[in-house]
Amino acid sequence: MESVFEIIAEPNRRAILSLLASSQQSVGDIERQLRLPQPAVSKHLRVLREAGFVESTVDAQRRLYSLKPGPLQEVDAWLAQFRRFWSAHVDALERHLDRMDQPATAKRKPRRQ
Amino acid sequence: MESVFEIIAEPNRRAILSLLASSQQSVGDIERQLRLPQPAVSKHLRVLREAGFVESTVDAQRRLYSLKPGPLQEVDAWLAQFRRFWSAHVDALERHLDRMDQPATAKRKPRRQ
DNA sequence: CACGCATATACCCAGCGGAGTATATCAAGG
DNA sequence: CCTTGATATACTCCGCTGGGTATATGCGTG
Repeated sequence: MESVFEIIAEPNRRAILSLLASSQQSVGDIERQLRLPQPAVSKHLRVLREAGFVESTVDAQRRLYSLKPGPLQEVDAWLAQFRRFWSAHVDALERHLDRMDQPATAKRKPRRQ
Repeated sequence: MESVFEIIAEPNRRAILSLLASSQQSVGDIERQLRLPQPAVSKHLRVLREAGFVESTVDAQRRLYSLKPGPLQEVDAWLAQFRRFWSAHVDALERHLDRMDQPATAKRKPRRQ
């Protein structure tokens, strides 16, 4: 379970990360939204925490989990070697992703090599 | 093995993709560069091919494998939801580092929310 | 201080995936 | 055709990981 790729291979863990992308959540919140048994949630969170994907702050009996950017950036960095390749093949989708990538107010500016 | 994430979770498959990012390769080429038994290479290539990561063209007895962009773009698209997040947190990281820079300025009380 | 809620941990079990080995396919060339 | 080289497939085995269940820990409250 060393690599970040193995960690995001698990669908429930990806779901947890997506939940946390909007805002921080307690274990109970995640448990309810994903309809996953609480020990499973805790176990996934432990994996994510130890890999640096998330961190927790204590709020009385609850633990609030929030995202940490590092490991996901690592994935992004690995993907970089392929961007050149696929932009040569499918320009339209690339532009599409760029648009989703940027807030509406941002001006168009090449962000990838 | 449905999802693209499970497929790139395997280190040797990522290595194969990286090799193909530079140029197309035969099975034997990959086998030699990765020092992996040939059946293992063929099996990984089969997985990658069926998931649309690669395609093969016939060159006499050899099969030349080359990259296809689709699935990797899918990963990129999933990552998109976090880009906004981690660029926003560069600031937080800087503030954090700034604090750690300063020589022990008394103990910090735990923050409340 | 005892109880209850929120979370973490321990343990077992079943399924899957990757390596290894052996074998099949198929093309080129003598 | 028969052989050799290149690749694919079949099959077994083993380890790891995720879910389920039970239990521990920890904190706030009456």
